[in-house]
Amino acid sequence: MPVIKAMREIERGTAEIIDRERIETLVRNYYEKGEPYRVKLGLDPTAPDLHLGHTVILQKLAAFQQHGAIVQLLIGDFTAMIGDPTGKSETRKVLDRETVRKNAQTYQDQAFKILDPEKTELMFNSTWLDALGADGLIQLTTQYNVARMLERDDFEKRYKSGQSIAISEFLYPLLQGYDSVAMECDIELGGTDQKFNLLMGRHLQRAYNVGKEQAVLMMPILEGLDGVQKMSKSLGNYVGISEPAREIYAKLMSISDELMWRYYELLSTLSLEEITEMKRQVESGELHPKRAKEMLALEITARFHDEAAAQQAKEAFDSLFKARQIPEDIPEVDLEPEIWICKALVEAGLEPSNSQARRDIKQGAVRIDQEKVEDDQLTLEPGEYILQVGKRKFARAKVG
RNA sequence: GGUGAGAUACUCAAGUGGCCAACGAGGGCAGACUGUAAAUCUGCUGGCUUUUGCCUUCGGAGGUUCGAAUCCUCCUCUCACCA
Repeated sequence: MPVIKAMREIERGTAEIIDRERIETLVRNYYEKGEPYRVKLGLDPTAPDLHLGHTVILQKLAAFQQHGAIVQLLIGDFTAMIGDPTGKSETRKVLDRETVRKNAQTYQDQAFKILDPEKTELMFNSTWLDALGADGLIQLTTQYNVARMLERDDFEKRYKSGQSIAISEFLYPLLQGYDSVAMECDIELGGTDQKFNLLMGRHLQRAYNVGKEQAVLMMPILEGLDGVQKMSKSLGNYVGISEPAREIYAKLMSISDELMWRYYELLSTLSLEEITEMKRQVESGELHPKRAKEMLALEITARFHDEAAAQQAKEAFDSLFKARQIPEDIPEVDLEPEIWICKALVEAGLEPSNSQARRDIKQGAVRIDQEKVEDDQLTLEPGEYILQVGKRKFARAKVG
C-alpha cells in the first residue's frame, strides 16, 4: 500500500495537521489516477541565507514531491513590505525589487539542494497583489473581523498588554491567505507559529469560492544549537546550509546528546524505526552516543556537500579535537621580526585587541608550536611558528 | 495636542557628586573535566607594549564643580497615560 507508506512519511515529525483526510485523498488520487496536487510554501525574501531550521520544512516538501506534489515556492515580495507581526515589532526595511529578485535567486539555489527543481514552481505574490487594487483590498478586509483577528496569539498578547498593533499588520494574514486563493493550492506548509495565517488561507479559499480548502501541515520549530531557543541567524545558534562542510560538521558535533535525537527526527532521512533502534542501542550502551552523533553530522554534511567532503570534514574534526592536532589548511600571516606576541596574535586575526590577547595569555590559552606561552612580553624571533588561541583558532606565522 | 517616564558596555539591568572601566544576570571567550560536547566548577569579558599605571566610555552638545554616569540648560530619540 504505497498510500499508507507515503502518509507515514508525510506525517513524520509534524507538529499538527489540519484536514489529514484531504491530504490522504490527494495522495491516493495521485497513486490511483496520477493526478498531481499543489503544495505551497511561503517565503519571506528578507533573509536569503537558509539554515537547518528552514530545511525541516523543505525536506517535508521534498517528501511530498516523492508522492506526486508540485511544490509552489512563493516569494513574498509584496508582503515583505509589511512584515509578519510574529516576533518583535521591528520596523521592516523596504526592499527594492532588485534585492528581492537577488534574494529569491539565492533562496532558489539553496532550496534546490533539497527540492526537485522539476517539480517546483517559483512564484511572486506581487504578481496578483499588485493588481489587487484598493477595492480588491477592501473586498478582502470584509472577509474577516477584528474580534477574530485578535484571537491570534500574538495580537492578543500585545493588545492586552497595551502594545501597539499597526493596521497594516492585520493585513499580513489576510494577504498571505489571499495568496492561497490566487495559487489554488491544496496544501500549505508552515511552522507552528504560522497556524493563524495558514488557517486564514483555508478560510479565504472558502470565502472566494476557490472550490477547495487547503489542508495545513505544520512543522515544529527546530531548536538551535543551544537546544533552547529556535534556530535563527540573529541568535547565532544556526547551521547555514551554504557553510563549508567542516563548519557544518563541527557545529552539529557540538550539540547535546538530547538535542541529537530531536535533530534525527526532524533532519535525518533515516526511517523512524531505524532511529528508535539506534536510540535503544545508545541507552543499552551498545552504541556510543558520540558515534550516533557522528552519523548524524555525516549525513547532514553530505546532504549539502557530498560524501567525500563530509568524510574529510570528519577527519579534520577528529584530528583537531580528538588528537589535538593542527589542521592542515590554516591562514598564514607575514609578520615583522621582533614582534610582540600580543600584537602578532591581533595581526593574525586570532585576537580582537592586545588587551584580550594579554588576558588569554594569562589564562594559558595561547600556544606557540604547541607550547603554552607564559610570558606576555614575549617577542618573536624570525622563523615560522604555529600560533594558537584556545582550541580552535590557529594561524601560521612567518616572522621576518 | 497635553502630561509623565526613560535613554548606561553584546543584551537585560544596578548605580543618582568622589570608594566607577561602572553591581548583578544572560551571552561570549578561556581553563579544568569529558566523548569534541552537554552539565558542572573556575577565571576573564572598553582600549593602550610594559598594567597596583595611563587613556576613552554611561543618547548628543554645552555648563556648574577641585571632581559628573550622577547636578543644571538645550537638543535628539523612545515609551506610557490622557485627549
